[in-house]
Amino acid sequence: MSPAPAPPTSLFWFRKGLRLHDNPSLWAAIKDAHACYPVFVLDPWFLKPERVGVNRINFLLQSLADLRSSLKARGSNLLVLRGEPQEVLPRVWKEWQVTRLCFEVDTEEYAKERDAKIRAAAEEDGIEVISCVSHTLYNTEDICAKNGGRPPLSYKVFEKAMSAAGPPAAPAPDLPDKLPGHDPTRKWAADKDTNVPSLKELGYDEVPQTPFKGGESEALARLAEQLSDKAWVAAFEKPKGDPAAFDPKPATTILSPYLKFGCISARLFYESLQQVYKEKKQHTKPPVSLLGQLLWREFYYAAAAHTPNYHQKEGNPICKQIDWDDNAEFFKAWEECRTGFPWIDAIMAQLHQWGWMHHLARHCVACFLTRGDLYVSWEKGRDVFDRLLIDGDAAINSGNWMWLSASAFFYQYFRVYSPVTYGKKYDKNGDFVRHFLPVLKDMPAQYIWEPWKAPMKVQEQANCIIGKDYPAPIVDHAAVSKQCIARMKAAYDAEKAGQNPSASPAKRKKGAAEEDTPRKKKAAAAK
DNA sequence: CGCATGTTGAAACA
DNA sequence: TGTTTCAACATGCG
Repeated sequence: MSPAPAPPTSLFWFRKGLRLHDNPSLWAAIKDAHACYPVFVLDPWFLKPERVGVNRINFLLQSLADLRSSLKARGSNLLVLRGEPQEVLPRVWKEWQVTRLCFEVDTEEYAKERDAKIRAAAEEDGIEVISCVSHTLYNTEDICAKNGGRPPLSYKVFEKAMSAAGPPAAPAPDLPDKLPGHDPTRKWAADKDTNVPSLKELGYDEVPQTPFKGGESEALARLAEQLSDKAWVAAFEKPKGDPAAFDPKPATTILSPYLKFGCISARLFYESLQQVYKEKKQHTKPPVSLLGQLLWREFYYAAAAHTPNYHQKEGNPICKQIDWDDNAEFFKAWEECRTGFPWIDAIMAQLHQWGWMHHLARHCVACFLTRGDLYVSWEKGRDVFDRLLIDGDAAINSGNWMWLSASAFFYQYFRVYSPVTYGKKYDKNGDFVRHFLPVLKDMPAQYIWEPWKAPMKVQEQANCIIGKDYPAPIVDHAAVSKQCIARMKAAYDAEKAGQNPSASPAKRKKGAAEEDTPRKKKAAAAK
């Protein structure tokens, strides 16, 4: 036997997973370690104002600051390095004589490529690499394996794969109070500046307006607070939530941005929910329950990680090839809260200001931009959400956009959200609109959902002339939604025909000879 | 093949 | 408040 190896010097690379709790990769880094260097790399690939809005960047910086102070409290530190990971990491691992590199598994496209390169370079330098799954409840590969090697494309199938995979792993135990520090013979930093940067340093001039603050401490407090109302947790049903609720608080937990950055662990959330459900025997169930929301996240992560070209229409096997219009004016109006529909524009204003909207509100604006009214590609809307949302998460965002545009997962394209009545149903008085579109604050409730119908005298009294202070509607919803549905039908038919013309001749024959549709038969039978 | 189902529609009815 | 219909889809199961 060879003599016992020298205790390792570890480099721990934070990316997502900006937390100390439930962090198995960090456990691997500190195990028997002589020294451990936790770093975060400010990758210029991400950090561009045109790619990431100020609210999310600010959320990230707050999360880093919180992480840094938690690490310091345990005798460690967080070194925030500047540059491309492929360049920065090898430099510091040489400088610090690192023998072990640890990071959390990330299934995003860019991350997979980046991590493969880093892993190869590290192994080339004789460094041991350890990478654990802790961003999701499951390893997405396990879910696919339980579904014959393919990602589940419906919730039912996903549920089956999940139950075949068994319950998710328990959260990793809490870390020791004292973590290995730096090598005592050398300084913490190889770089001069390892502080959390300011927004200005990253090129952001805007002031973040989101009311939500990043960080693990904030996340744990929010989780505890949200789950303390056990009756509310047990009764939670997403489709029944109020998308217009915002004061004093929205209808959901707002844990999504914390899950996105890994400030909160999905497994801790899962475990905490199970505790509430154990106590409250009568509770809602997935997919609509609070637990269901967490499972949808897994659903999209599995689909994204194992579908080629998932983030685009072209070459994406699960995405319907729909002939979207390239209408730059419509798209700009939608993005800039100028559609003339207060419900749509107020939601988009909330996106700009808060970086967050209720899930159902996202449905409304996504449907409006794509199959409902403007017939603009979901990819365009996805990019806007991706930039502005504080919880912008690639897998979930693209997935939901495909869902809402009836490009994948969901196909009932004739179910179109009304940009007038949908919001009114929840917010009779229009308080949501008044708050996010102050130009309409004095518009009477009778007209606030359709201000173009207000008589000129009312517009004058409200200090809001339609067409001058606030735009007239850019489309006639009743007319364009009909056209959109017809185009969707044509796109579906074209796809069906192109896909496999001889797939089922019997079906084809029957369709041609249609006298009464199955639905009519059913209705007749019911009578 | 036939049928039920699909996290979250709207409008027109009763 | 619930049911039916509307431009009626896709998918999975037996």
